[in-house]
Amino acid sequence: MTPTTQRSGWAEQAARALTEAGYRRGGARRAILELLDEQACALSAQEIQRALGGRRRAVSRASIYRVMEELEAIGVVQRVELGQGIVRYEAVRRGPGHHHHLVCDRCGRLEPFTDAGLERAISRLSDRVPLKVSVHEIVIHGACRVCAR
Amino acid sequence: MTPTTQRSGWAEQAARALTEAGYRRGGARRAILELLDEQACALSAQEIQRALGGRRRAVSRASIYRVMEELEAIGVVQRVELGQGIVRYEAVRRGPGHHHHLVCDRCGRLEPFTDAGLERAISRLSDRVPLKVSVHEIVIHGACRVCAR
DNA sequence: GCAGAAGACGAGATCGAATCTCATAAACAT
DNA sequence: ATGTTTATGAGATTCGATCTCGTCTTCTGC
Ligand SMILES: [Zn+2]
Ligand SMILES: [Zn+2]
Ligand SMILES: [Zn+2]
Ligand SMILES: [Zn+2]
Repeated sequence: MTPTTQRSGWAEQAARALTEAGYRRGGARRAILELLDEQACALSAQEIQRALGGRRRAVSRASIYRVMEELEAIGVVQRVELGQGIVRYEAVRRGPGHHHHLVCDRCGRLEPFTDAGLERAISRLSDRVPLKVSVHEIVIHGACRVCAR
Repeated sequence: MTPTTQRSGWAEQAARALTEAGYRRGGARRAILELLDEQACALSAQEIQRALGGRRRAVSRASIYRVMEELEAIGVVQRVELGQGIVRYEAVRRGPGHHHHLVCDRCGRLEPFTDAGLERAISRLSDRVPLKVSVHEIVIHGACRVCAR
């Protein structure tokens, strides 16, 4: 859980996209955008609700799921499923901030990582694949340092 | 849904692994192993139950989940989560048969693919990653030919 | 073979994340 | 400010996954 708070204006960008898509400004949306912008990696709906309930404005489950769906639809948030049947969400960022995930199958630890070679291989792949690629997601499973003994 | 029925003896191999791990032979396990061995790609628990109920021996939900857990634990089956909150399972195979997944986010179509460049990038990555890698899973999201218009 | 012990299996209860409903509150246009 | 439209929340509901526990099956020792 690297707490790399990167303020890249993502929240403002996302808010603009919402407006352009015809949505109004609401307290729940604003709170969610701010929270997501501070995260270095993906959060589950439950984690989002707890985080917002603690500090900030409390937001209901229904709103979280509804807003995440809207944000995903306009392409500013990505749904990530890393096992344990829990869906997580994270801000979609351009160059810096873009990363993939290592998951420890024993303790569930989630670790973001980046790799230029991998990105190159994927962009090459995108051309000859029978799919208009929107986002790619790489999940590596294994045992983390702690769990591998 | 490429119906590449590849009989590589995977079922027998898996059955042997189960025995070595101390499990007995049961009707549910046998039926599940045979079904999985015929698949070119991942199936959900529900799909497995339907397939077994139709032809072959019917198997209960409880047994499917229980057996899949055992098979995953001994490393012959891999859990795959490709969105829509549904868990799928597929046989883990060595060289041929090893593949990754393209998912259409609109219609849910699932397409297996292989890419040597990607595999190379991943094996290079494995060395400097802070995790003992067991399996890797690459999911590419996008719009399929049909949905992309 | 056969009896007993250990494990496999299934029906149904239970859990919990995600979704749906609908009444109320908040945002926006005029 | 007023009316109209959209956003939000509490609670009900859905449905995949898990648990429970009694019965059936496999295996072991005789
Ligand atoms: Zn992440
Ligand atoms: Zn771990
Ligand atoms: Zn597959
Ligand atoms: Zn499609």
